[in-house]
Amino acid sequence: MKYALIQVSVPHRNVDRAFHYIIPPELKDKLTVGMRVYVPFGSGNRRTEGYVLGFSDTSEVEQDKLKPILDIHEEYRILSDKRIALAAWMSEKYYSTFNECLYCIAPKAANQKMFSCVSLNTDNPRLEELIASAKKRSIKQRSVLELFTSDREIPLGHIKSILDIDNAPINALVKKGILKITQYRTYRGSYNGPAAPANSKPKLTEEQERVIELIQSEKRPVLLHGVTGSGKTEVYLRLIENVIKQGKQAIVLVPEISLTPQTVERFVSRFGERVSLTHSKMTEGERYDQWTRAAKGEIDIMIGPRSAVFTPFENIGIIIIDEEHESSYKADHSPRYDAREVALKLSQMYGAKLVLGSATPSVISYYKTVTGEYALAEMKNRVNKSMPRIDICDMRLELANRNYSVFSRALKAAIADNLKNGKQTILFLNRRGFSTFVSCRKCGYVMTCDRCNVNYTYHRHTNNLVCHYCGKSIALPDKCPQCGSPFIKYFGTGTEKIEQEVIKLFPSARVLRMDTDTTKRKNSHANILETFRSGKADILIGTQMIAKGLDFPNVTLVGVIAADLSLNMNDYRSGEITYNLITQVSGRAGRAEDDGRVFIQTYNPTHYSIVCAKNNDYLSYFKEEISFRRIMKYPPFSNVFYILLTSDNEEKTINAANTMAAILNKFNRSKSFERLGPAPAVISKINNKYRYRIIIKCEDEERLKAYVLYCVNAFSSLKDFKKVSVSIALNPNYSI
DNA sequence: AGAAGGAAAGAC
DNA sequence: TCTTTCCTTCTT
Repeated sequence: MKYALIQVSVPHRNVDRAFHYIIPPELKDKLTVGMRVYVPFGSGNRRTEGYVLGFSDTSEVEQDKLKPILDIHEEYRILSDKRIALAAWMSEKYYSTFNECLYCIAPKAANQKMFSCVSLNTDNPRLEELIASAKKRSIKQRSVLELFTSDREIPLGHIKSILDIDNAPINALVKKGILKITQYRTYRGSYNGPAAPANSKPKLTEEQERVIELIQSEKRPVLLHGVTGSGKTEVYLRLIENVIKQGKQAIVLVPEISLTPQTVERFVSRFGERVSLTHSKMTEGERYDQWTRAAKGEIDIMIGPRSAVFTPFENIGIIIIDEEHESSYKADHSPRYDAREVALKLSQMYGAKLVLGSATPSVISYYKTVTGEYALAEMKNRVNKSMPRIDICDMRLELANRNYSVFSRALKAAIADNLKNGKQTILFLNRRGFSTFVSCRKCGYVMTCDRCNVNYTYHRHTNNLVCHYCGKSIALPDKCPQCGSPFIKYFGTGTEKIEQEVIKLFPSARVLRMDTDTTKRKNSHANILETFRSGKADILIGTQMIAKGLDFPNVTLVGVIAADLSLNMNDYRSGEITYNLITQVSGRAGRAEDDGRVFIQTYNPTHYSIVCAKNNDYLSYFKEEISFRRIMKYPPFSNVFYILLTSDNEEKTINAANTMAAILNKFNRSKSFERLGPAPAVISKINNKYRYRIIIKCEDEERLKAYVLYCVNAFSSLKDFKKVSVSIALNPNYSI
């Protein structure tokens, strides 16, 4: 073959295709499909990374345009045929460029990190003799040599730190031919936590055994619906064990938040060094190294968030997605892939098992068990435990009884009780800061961010007004900027306010607060949790980040301060999000011997999400939710495409949105696409950019995609709106 | 993306 | 007529 088809790694639609390159003679035997190469690209012949996608004997391109490949990047193949097919599928499914998809599948190559090991140069026939001279002459060289036996190899760094010496004595010994230095590749980011304790496997419950049996005999993907604390992790471990026995590999996806040392240790103690993990805080080099270990077959199990679904195992036996309802499995940047869908695709390509586990399955996934696309496995009991008792606090009654505090009488009494008994309490409120809006008592002026259409949140700790959208922060004014009145009032409650109230009501309690504001510094996250775990605090107040995954045996009380926050989000998923949050946060209570209690404060005590969460009745909740979705034509019964138009000029943005609507109208002759809007986005201005949105609904995902992409393209070719940016998202996590 | 070439608009 | 800026085209 004379030519190679090279996909250049340039992130632009215009060049998102294969280009012909001449194969130089020295690469003829080495080059294979899927290899990473360097090619000269563009008029400046910039050295550009690319992938070999195929070969050809002929080329339509004029001869004088063809250039030869410069060299190959690694000596081995980076992309298997299946991975190339996966990239093609993703680029079609998620309307993103092939390059963006390749970038997910193969991380950017980083330099290899090497380290030096020192050993005796046993090839030297005069070794003994040389050692004896050297030992006499130099004290330092002697101390170095005393570390060595004939077959011992010691890292250079170790010698230096043990003996507290410089390079010089070692280099001198190398020069004399006594020692030799060998370079080894080290893998950055390998797990080096506590050594794996010999872990005896717990005896499985009847329920666990039944579920494992079911999953292994089932051909379809399995949705594992198990209540919090029912022992899903042990099920995963057993399934993986069986897969490893067959010489296959396993991928475990977890939300970033549950990538705690606890979870990882559990896997490491069962499987040892064959486990690796990735997470978002890893550097490029660490990620590349762990990816390489997987590609080389040095590990069998990868644990990580969404991106870990692309671990380059070529013999995948099982993919497990824990907490499958989590929104973080959906990417919020292009390619906007859904790790659950990618996992399903991979499981089909590799003949691997797919298991989705959750205590609160997403409506979409559970519905698939109704249609028969997925099999359902259920675990209804906590291991050796009963579920916590949940009480609903009707905050309307509290008001009627002149209780204006943020705590209902029942919750307040329970906290006092818990403190007396030396037990720990978790208070959950999904809003940080002190108060959500600040206004003048005299003229009613509300402090708002001048860059965004958003009220400032008051942060008492810093005495600042902070915009939670653009991050702008200003000092709290001492008088009203409009009328000059000194009387300023704070409305709405955030975690800071709860902290203040708790300290006021229970002065002896030791209180911790955990939200974005208290976890900005490195390790502060782990430090707060460790303080709480060790019993140095009685009450933990926090946002989302304390709702999930935490396992503290001494926590027996959980309070949900305002369940209505998520309920009143004005989003079709609000019911689902509320049910999930309440169930998850309730699951933090009573995980050890003592029974747990949960109080849910709400002004909507009869809402199905709250009532079903209280009764731990997923099925009733699901029935309500799915009938609402069916009537309102929301997913899974239709697909929702969001089109967001932004620019720094409001009038221009409105014009653009109206023009877009007209185009959408024009190509909707069959009337099969339902349009909502244009309308201002939920936050109509962020960072001085005006935002308008249009929503398009249709049952058929493929047709909807084709239609919207066609219309957006037509819009983008208009010269009048060059400065208006358009972003589109299919079934996104959050409404815009 | 990034560079090059060309048309349109501005400077004297 | 020369310079600057914007816009389109092209990359093998």
